[in-house]
Parts: sequence; structure tokens; C-alpha cells
Amino acid sequence: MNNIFENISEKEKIKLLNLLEAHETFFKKDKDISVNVKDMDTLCIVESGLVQILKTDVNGNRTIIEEIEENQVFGNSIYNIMDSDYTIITKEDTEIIVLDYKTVMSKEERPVYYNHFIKNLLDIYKDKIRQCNDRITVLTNKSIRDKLLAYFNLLRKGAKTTIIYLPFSFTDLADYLAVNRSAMSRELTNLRVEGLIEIQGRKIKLYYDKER
Amino acid sequence: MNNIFENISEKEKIKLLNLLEAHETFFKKDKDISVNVKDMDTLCIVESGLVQILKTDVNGNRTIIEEIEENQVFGNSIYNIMDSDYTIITKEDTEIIVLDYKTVMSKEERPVYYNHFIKNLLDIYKDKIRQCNDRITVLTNKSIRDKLLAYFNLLRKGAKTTIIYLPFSFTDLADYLAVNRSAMSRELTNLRVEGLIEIQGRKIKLYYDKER
DNA sequence: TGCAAATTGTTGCAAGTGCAACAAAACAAA
DNA sequence: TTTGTTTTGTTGCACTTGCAACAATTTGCA
Repeated sequence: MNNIFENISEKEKIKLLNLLEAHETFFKKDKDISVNVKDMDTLCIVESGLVQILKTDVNGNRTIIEEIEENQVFGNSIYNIMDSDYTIITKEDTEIIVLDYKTVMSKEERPVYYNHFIKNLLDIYKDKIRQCNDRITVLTNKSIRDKLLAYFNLLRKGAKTTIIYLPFSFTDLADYLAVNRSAMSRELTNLRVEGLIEIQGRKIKLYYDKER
Repeated sequence: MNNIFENISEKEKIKLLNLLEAHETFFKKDKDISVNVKDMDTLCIVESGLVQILKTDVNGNRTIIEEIEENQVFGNSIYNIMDSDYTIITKEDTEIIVLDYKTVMSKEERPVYYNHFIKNLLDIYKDKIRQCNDRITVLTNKSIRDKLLAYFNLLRKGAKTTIIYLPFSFTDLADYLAVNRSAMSRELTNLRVEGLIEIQGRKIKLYYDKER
């Protein structure tokens, strides 16, 4: 994952934040910070800590849209987080740098570190596009089985390894795949019985070929 | 949809393309241009015409991933189109500007029009992220009915209008929603019979509240 | 204009999935 | 450790969906 301050020294970072008219804010763990970042065309950088973007659907179910880690960005300039069904909360004590997107883009003065910043921002956007496309690739499979296999293939992408580690719980995986948890559990059992996979907690061994 | 040459005059555009070491190429309609754009970290601009990015799945079914129109971009810098299951074809006579992403980003000289270009590129990336997120929002609904309603709501987003126009055929819509076409057709009939919608070709009238 | 191709609507059937409910297991906190 | 909470596995049942096959309609092209 690309870092918004890649190739920018600590000294340059201070100058950069000054140039971009940044406001730093601290938040305690488990705070709803929606109001602080929703009201304009913001670009927010997580300087330290962890932020979650949640969505509440019509039935009241909250799902995690995304987790934003250190040196990653979020904000209205990317998501439609203005929508009232989105909530932004801190999962740890968190330090956030709030920028105004228009201000950032309209700077006349563009030192080298500014250019690095913009390049990093582009790379982060590309990461997000790739992530979204990956998820779409998984979601466009019609059956739970195919979704699972597509997802497992993503995790072992490139690597020849047949061992993968789920980055979250099975409950969350069902959410990510947009399927019923117990139906997914049933399908995992089927895959296990058929000898295609072996499950040990979040560690899964794959016994099938990539092109399946 | 943002335009890669927004706020850039014709004169500036010529200078810009020169600065970025652009190569222009013409292609006839219905040509597979995969080989021409896959081999490096490219950023391709469709100067005129229309390009489709297709994906062939394990069963040999081809689906349209995206259509790239005039003044829009595609390339390895965004998609993993290197993967052999992706194909890029022209749907009309098409003029493409091929840039090397690294060259573009490492320019020392940065005239105003270059900065506009980068800002436009960022805006285009944001558009893509929004598009992807919209599709994910639709795809994460579990039933065909909910997918349809979520999609219709997207189309009437903001607008109070209860009349929407599908941007593609029902066959393609089924593809977009990742559901079986005839099952979708059945569900559309249900919605029609229940009086929630009215269908006239690609024009659909909605008779239900937004928050449904 | 007329023909071929593509799109749409419909249906029966089998298979897959969502849902609810519950027990077992794993995890976390006191 | 004990206790309470969350996650996981399982199952029956109803309902949804995918699939295949076909007719009707629309579209596009020669």
C-alpha cells in the first residue's frame, strides 16, 4: 500500500503541511468524527491511529466499508461520505490532518515535495481503484462457492503459495462477499469435504489449481 | 464525467503532449489493441473514438468491464490489464495517445497546463473510485430485487424524478448486477405487477419512495 | 425493404441461498 | 480461573435463483 508521505522527509513534511494549510486534530479512541470531516471538500490524512468508514443500510445493519491506516487518506474528495448513512469513527487514538482539496490543488508554489505529495496521492487513488476492482471481480461471481474461490485466488495472487491467511473473521468475510454467513459456512464445509481446502482458523490451505 | 484536457487550450495541449513525450496512434474500428498498450506502465488517452475493456472468464464468457470514451483514460497504471484475460478493443475508429506513466510523473518542468493535466487525472481517478463504489453498493445487495432497486436509486440519485433511462440493454444490466438474465426479467415482471415500476423499453417509471 | 441476429419475456425444474434457531467453540475481560 | 460475549458450525425449511429451452419482439444491416 502506498504512503502519502513517500519520498518526503520529515523536514519537507512540515513545510508541506504548512504550504497546504493543514489542520491537525487529535481524537480519542472510538469517537464518531463524522461531523469534523463531512462538511466540505476535505482530504483527510491519518497521521497515526486507525479510522473506520461504516455504512448503515436501510435495515440498520452497520458494515465496514473501509479501514484507513496510518499515512492513508479518506474524505469527501473520494467518497460520498456526506451521505448521512456513512459514519466515520476512530478505532484507536488518532491524529488526523485535514486539508481542503481545493486549496491543495490551487497552490501556485510547487516545490519538489509538493510534487511528490501529488504523485503519492495519485498512487493511493490507483490502489483504491485496484482494491475496488478486486472486490467487484469477486462479487460478480454468482454462487457462494465461486465467490469464495475467486477471493482465495486474490489472496494468493502472484504467489505460488497454497496457504493463505484471511485478513478478517469469517463473519466479516461473509459481509465482504455479500452472502449469508451460515450459507457461506455450509459452502466452506462442502469445499473442505471435497478436499479442495483445509481450514485452521484463519489459515487456509488450497488444494486446487489456480485456474479453477 | 471529468475530461483529461479540462482547462487546457488547444495550443497548450500540443505543448503538453510534446512535453510528456506522447505517441499518437490510430486504430480502425473493431481492432484488438491489447498488444499495443499492455507491455508497459502506460497511461492511454482516448483522443477520439471508443474503446472497450473486456474480460473473459474461465468459462469463456466475455463481459464488458468498461467503456472508455473521448478524453477519458485507461492503462496499466490503473487496471491490471496485463492479465491475459483482459482484452482491449476499439468500437469505432479510434485515436489513442499513449504516455509512459513514469515519464509523465518524473517531469522536472511543470508549466501551468501540466498542473491542470495532473489535477484532471486525479479527478478522473476519483470518478472511477465513485463508479466502483456505486457498483459495489449495488452488488452487495443479496436479492435480485434489492439489486434492481438499489441500481434504480443510483440512476435517480439527487434528482426527484421518478423517470429513469437505462444506459444499456437489460441483458447488459443483468451482467452489471451479476445475476441471471431470465431471473432478473422475472423479478422485473414482479415489480411491474406489484405496481412499483412501469417499463417502456429502457425508460422506467418508479412508483416507490427513495427510502425503500 | 426484408432477412438474420440479438434482445426480451416466460416457464418448469433443480439447485442454491437466506433465514432463524441453536449448540459448540473461541475469545476477552474481570 | 470464571463469566459473559462473540464467532463459528450445523440444520430444516421456504423461497429465490440459475439454467435451459422456446416464442415473441426488436434491432441492425445488406
